[in-house]
Formats: sequence, structure tokens, C-alpha cells
Amino acid sequence: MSSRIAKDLSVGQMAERAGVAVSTLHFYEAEGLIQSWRTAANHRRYDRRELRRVAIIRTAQAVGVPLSDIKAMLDALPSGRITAEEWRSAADVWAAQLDEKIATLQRLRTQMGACIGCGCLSMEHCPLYNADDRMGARGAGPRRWLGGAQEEAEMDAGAYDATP
Amino acid sequence: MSSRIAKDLSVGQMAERAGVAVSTLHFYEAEGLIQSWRTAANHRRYDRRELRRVAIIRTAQAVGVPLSDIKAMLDALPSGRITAEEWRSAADVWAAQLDEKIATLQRLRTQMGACIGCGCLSMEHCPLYNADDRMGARGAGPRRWLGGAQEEAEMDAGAYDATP
DNA sequence: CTACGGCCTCAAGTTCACTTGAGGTAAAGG
DNA sequence: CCTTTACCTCAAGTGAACTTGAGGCCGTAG
Repeated sequence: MSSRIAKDLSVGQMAERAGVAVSTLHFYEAEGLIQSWRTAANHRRYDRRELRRVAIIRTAQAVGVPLSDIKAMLDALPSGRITAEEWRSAADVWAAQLDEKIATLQRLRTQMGACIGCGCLSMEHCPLYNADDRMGARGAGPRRWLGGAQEEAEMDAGAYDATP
Repeated sequence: MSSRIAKDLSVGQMAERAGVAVSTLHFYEAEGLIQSWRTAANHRRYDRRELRRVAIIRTAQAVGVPLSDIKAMLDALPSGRITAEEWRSAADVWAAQLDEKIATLQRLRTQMGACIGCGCLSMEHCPLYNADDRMGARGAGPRRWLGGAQEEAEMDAGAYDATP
């Protein structure tokens, strides 16, 4: 029951521990990705649990997941204590998306190393474009995640001599 | 030797085939990511090989690789015909990065499903933050890829009651 | 008592990856 | 001949994810 308030972290401490800038934490909080309470002096105090949230946010971002998606997932969790069941169901939602991304990466890696790396220069049966991720692609600005319809993506092979 | 010029694609055809907007192709070309030659009427014509480049660009982007990195990799290739050896060495440069990303993703997935999913709420031995990708992090604006130093990332466990 | 570090807010700036718009050319169809 | 369609250029706008800067509060070490 005794909540050790002293154990909560200041924004500076959080920033150092999480490896992000203070301004980033301000930003995340403004976006509703993390939470804090305030001291009498209006200073932020973070529950240590928020560290994990930041870790997840950063990791997900590192592989191209937009903040809006991350937020959606984090929002799906209840704010207090989280049961194993709650985590699991949240994790399941992500699992599919992450698997897709892992597959995309492995496809890319394989393409680079094998299909393309082989030098055959043919893409007749190229699986590269089977990545219809489709997740963003609304509005202007940068479209992360493939987004497009990609339809047939039929590309034929052939030899050319780089017509100038 | 007979270069079938008619087989080259217009920007509209490329756009449709590659599943991107015409403006995107203009943009990629301005950035030096793809190439074209011009007809008498100053219209772009793309060698079919450029389709593969676009495919690679899009796939890499889908997993968070910035255009600058993609360009660096594509620039490393000679512009004409590419030998198997050339592709392989280019692929090798990327392989490590892609493996890192795959590992990061799998870590994230595992964290979500197991370490965190277990409900223990402890991150004592959490491997999540061992992703010191470090690749961007120069200048202002959004820092893709983890970027930060991440140092120890020591997070301890404990029970709290969400102090309001 | 004042200098300092650390915190606060809010507005504006920056980078990336594009998109949109204005204004114009060029061949093809009715 | 006129209109459509597809293309061209160049400048400016947009959204995401932050960072930077200006101006100010608070507690403590010198």
C-alpha cells in the first residue's frame, strides 16, 4: 500500500534512463502516449512503469510503426495495473502486424541476398511486392508503410542495353 | 543489340505498375533514386529495371529505412548492368542492418507476447532496449531509428499503486 | 542574496517524404 | 479546329515527429 513517491522519476531522470530527450517526453505526454503526475512545484513525476512504455514506443518506431498506431495499441490497455490477460490480448493485436513487418524485412533481405543478389535480374516470380501492408496512406505528407494497392505488380524480365 | 525502346515505360505506366503516384516518381528521380531518359517531347521513359528499384525503395521504407540510406545503398551499385558479385556486396552491407531490424522486431514481438505478456510487469532482464541501432540522430527533425545512446537502460521492478 | 541548475509553458522552426497547384507543351481523337 | 489526355516544371503546402527558443518559477550552494 505504501506508495514510495520518492521512487518516481523526474523528467530529466526519465530522459536519461530511456535514452531520449526531455522534449521528447514532453511531446509524448502531450500526445497522450505516456502519463505523469505533478509535484507541488508543478514538476512532472513519472511512475517507473512509464519507462517500459517509452521502451516500447521507441522500439516500435525503430521499425517504422507510426506513433498513431502505437498510441492506439497503448490506449487499448487499461491505465492502472494490467493483468496478464489484458497484455496478451493487446499483444495479439500487434503480433499480426509485427509478423507482417518481420516478413517484409525478411523478404527484403532475401531479395537483396538471393533473388536479386543472384544477378539474374529477373523478377518474374518476385515475392518482394507481396507486401500489401496498407496501414497509413490517408491524407498528404509522407506515406509510411507501403500503403498503395500494389495490384498485380507484374514485372517481366528481359535484357536491355541502357538506352541513353 | 536491338534495344527495344518501345518497351520502356512512361511515368504513368511506371506509377501504375509500381503502385506509387506519378509525383512520387518525379520526386525519386529528383532525389537521384531512379533514372530515366527523355523522349523528343521531353517525356520520361523508364527502363523496366527501374521498377525493381522502386520495389526495393518501397519495401525498405515500409520497415523504416530512410531514403538517404536507401540511396546510399543504391548509389553503391554501378549504374548499368549489375553483376551477381556487385549485388552480393551491396546486399551484404544491408544484411547486417536488416538483421538488426529483424531482431528488433522479434524482440518487440516477444516482449509483447511473453516478457510483458506474462503479466509479471518486471523488466529486470528485459532485452528490449538492447537495440542500439544508431543510424540517424544528426540534426533536428524526427529521429528515425532508435538513434539514442540508450546506455544502461536499467529499469527495476516493483509494485506501485498508480499515485494520482 | 544572487547565481545556478532544473523544471515549466507555449510558439515557432526543422527534416523527411511527399502532394498539390499553377501554368504550359504536344500528340491524338471527334 | 478544338478538346482531351498525358506529360512537363517549379513553387509552395502538408503531416509526422520532434527540437529550439524565449521567458519565467523554484530551491539550494556559495
